[in-house]
Parts: sequence; C-alpha cells; structure tokens
Amino acid sequence: MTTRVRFAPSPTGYLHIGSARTALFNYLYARHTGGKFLLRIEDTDLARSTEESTRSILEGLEWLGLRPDEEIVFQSANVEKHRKAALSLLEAGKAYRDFTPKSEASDTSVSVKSSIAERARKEGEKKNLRSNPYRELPKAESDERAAKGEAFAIRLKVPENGRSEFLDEVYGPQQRDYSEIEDLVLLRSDGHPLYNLAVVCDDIEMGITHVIRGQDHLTNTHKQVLIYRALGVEPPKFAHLPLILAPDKSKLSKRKHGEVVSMTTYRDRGFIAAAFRNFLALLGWSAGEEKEIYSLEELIEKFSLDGIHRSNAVFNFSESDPRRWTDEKAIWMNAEYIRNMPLDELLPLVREELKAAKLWREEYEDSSDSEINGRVVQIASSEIGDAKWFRRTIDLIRQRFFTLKDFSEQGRAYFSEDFDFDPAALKKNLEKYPQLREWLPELADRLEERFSASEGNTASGDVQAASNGQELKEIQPFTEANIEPIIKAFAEEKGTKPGVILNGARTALTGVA
RNA sequence: GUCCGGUUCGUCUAGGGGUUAGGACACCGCCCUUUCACGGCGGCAACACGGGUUCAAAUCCCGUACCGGAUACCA
Repeated sequence: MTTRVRFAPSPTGYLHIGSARTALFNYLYARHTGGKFLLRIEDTDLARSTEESTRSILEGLEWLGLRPDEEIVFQSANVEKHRKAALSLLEAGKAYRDFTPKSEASDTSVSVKSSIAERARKEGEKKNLRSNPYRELPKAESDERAAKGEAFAIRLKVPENGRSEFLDEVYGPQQRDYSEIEDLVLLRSDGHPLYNLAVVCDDIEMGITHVIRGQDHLTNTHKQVLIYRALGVEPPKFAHLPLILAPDKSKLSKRKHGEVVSMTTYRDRGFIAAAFRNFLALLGWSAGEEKEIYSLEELIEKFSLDGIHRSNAVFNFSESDPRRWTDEKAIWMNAEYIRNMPLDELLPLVREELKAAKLWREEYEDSSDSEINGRVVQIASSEIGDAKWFRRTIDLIRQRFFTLKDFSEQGRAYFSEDFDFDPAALKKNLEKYPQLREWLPELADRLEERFSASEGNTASGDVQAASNGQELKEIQPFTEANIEPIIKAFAEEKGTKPGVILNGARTALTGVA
C-alpha cells in the first residue's frame, strides 16, 4: 500500500511557520516513501475561514515548493458526507441525540481558550463525563422529540470503562482513560459537523495512511480513534510533531507574534525558499549527523519519522532588535545559500528583486557567461557588455549579502546612481580622513589612465598581453590582482594605509561600510 | 483542577549504560586580507533537581520542580 499523507490547514490566516513545517514533514515523508502528499483545506468554520487565507496558504506552500500530488480537497464540500456519518452512528446506537440547549458563548472580553480552561478548572474533579441525561434516552423517545422538531446535537457515546490506546510514531504508546474523554459532539444542533468527525471522515475518504500533525492534536487523536472504531474503520498511523515555541516559550501565534511567523514574510524579505525550507527541516528533526546544509533531495533521502524529536523547539527572535527580527540561524542559512548556490539559480531571484526595486534593466538579461572564474572586478559594463557585467557583479557582491533584499539595498549603488550613504560608514571611512577628498579623485584619474578601455583592453585582454611583451602593463585587465599594487603604491605615496584608501573608496562608491 | 507530553551550551541539536559530552547559529579572540566581507584556527558555554538500579548513569526506574499541550455545539 502506498503511503498517503495530507497537510490540512484551516484557512484562518496566512501560512504559519509551524504549519509550514508540518506541511514540509508530510511532504518529505511522502517523497521518501514514494507516496502521495495531499492537501485539504479545512474550511468548515465559516465564521473564521476566508478565501484570502486559503490563497495565502497556497502561496506559501508554492513558495516552499510543496505542491500537492492530487486535487486540493475543500472540507466544506464534504459536509453532507460528514452529516451522514454522524447519522449512521446515531442509527447504530454509537451516538445519541443531546437535546440540551446550546449554551451561549461567555463574555467575549476573555479569550475563548482561557474561558474554557477556567471552566474546566472549576468543574475540576467532580466531573463525570457520562452524566449527560440524554445519553441513555430510549430511542423511541429520542426519535419522537427529534421528529417534533426539537433541536439536538449528536454526541459520540464513549464507553464507560476502559481506555483508548494507540501507538504514536514519534511519542510512542499513548493511552487515555475513557473517563477522561467527554462524549464529544459530532454534529452541532444546527447540523454543522465538527472538526473531529470531519477530519476522520475525510482522512478515510482520502485514503490517508499516516497522519502527521502538531502535538497539540495528541489528545484529539484518542477521540478520533474512537470515531474510526465506531465507523468500523482501522485508524491510520499517527505521528505527532513537537511544537514550535516563541522565545518566551509560549506557543508561536499569529496574534501574539505577528509577521515573524508568516511564511510570506520570509518570501517578501528576501529569503531563498530552499534556505528557509532547509532551516525548517532542522527544527524538530535531525538526520543524526553533523551537517546543516541539505538539498531537497538529501532531505527526502534522509527523512524519517524516528528522527523527529519529542521536545518543543524555540524559534529564536527578538521583537526589539531589528537585526534579530527572525532566528539568526535562518538568516545565516540564507546567506549561506546566497553565497554558494549556483549562480544561474540565484540570478533570476536577484532579477525579481531588482525589478521590484525598479533597478532592473533589460540589458542585464541573457547572461550566459561560461568563462567566469575567479574574481574579476569589472567596473565598466561598456567593456564587457551589460549582461556579462551583471553576472559578474552579482557573483562578486553576493559574498557579503544575507538576503535578496541586500541586492537592492546594500547593493543599490551597483545599479543606480541614486543611492544613500550610510551615516556610520560616512563617518568612519570618509569624514575621518578629509584628505580623501583630493586623494580619491586623483586615484580615479590614475586608474582611468591605466585601464582605460581604448584598444581591445577587455577582461580577456591577457591574450594580447601575452603576445605583446613589454606593453603588458598598458593593457592589463581591471582585476583585483592588478589594482592592488597600484592602490598600495598610492597609499604609500600619500603616507597612509591602503585600508584608508580602500575603505574610503568603497564608501564613496557604494555608500556602505 | 485533571489528563497527556517534554527537559543536553543563550538558541537549533548529536549522543541513549564506560565520550576530554560532538556539531551548528550567536558571541569573543587569533590568522588571512595592510580594507569590508568570505574563509581558516581557537575560546566561552549544557546533561533541571533528588533518590534508586548498576562495578559504572547525561543515558534505565521512581519522585519533585519547571515548561508545554489538551480539556468547545473552534480547527
């Protein structure tokens, strides 16, 4: 039997980091086992679900490269089936009608969650989960009241004695006494199916073999197993994932922590999808080796359920420090990808970034330059063509960048005359040495003289150089190796350190430190 | 409250009876570069606590503490 897993978000907001990781793990597991990765949008909570959320989630998954293998299932399309399932359970005597009027939601000033916790605490020990007066109502009477139009919810009849058990692929054997599980509502009094029922029905229908989801569902699983059994279906395997926590160890939430938990934030702030995916994979899972950078292929090959942790992971960021707006390891990993990924994969991403920043020029297009090797500093694009120049420039400056945004911000001066000077850089590299005001233009003239692009003086000019003996100096290319001695000599001549010249030039030319 | 889960450097983690407890990020230092960055080398830094079991416990068992999750006619 082939593995079938699913990612089942509810569209009540953008794609959250924790959800994204759940999706990723499902995807990796499916690929690793040669199975299918499915997507189901759990949009049955009409009040909270929005189309925009659905779109945002899809976008996030798309960005991460997690495309479902089959048609997306919208849970709301299946409510009729869910209803039927509840009714069949009722018919079979495995569920009962509860005619208790629906209690009004308590005051809205407190969050729903805490008010529920509060109530649970109050009810405390004396609770008896089998005390519902309608649980043992004779069928005839129940039918009659229903026929008369009295509203009812359908509750699952949880056995009085015994315990629920299942084996979690991550957390091991799980058990829960039935006395701890309430007769959960399957169908609301307005006929609306509830989460646990809907999930089970859909997972059955979709042929799900492994349910991989957040650990916050661990206790739900007992209820769901009960529903599977009542329906006469063998439950799938379950694997629960540790949660991702905020630095204060609270559950990472959209409401509380804002955009740092949203997938789209990372896309919009210049992250490489592969880098972020790599980072996410290592949050709560490990291949058990001393390695951090994994290609998607490697992740798929090495992924296994028993590499998943049992303890929650903290996603480390600081709300007050803009430099640590997200986990520093994620930023580092992104920089690592920017520096080391094949240039041809980076170029299109940089192009998009520059386009967004209105710095893109069509002349940069088509830059298939195979002969690039080493660091050729080519200042003038006129000498080698814009496309080639672009390619080399990106390859040069990517060494110091962390996100794609840096190409249009820190690196703006490479693509536009209109750029800002970093005040700190100005102070440190230019104002400190007033003589630079004369030195730099002088140096520029000297370099110009030396490397001026007259007759065939291009990057590949060394061919000519070789055949031209003593004229060598005149036609050397403008490379790091060739500039260096000139700068050194210049510095010496002016009685200063090359660093002063170099730093000053960099800041004057690019605006950055 | 009750039930369930968890606890190795600040953070992500390896290790699951005998290790100088390993790696990564961050931080610090040195080297490279008479520049920034990259890179290289090194440093700081952890087994929550208390009892067992054992020749030997970070590792197995019990308890405590702390953290988290769940407890809804939400998902």
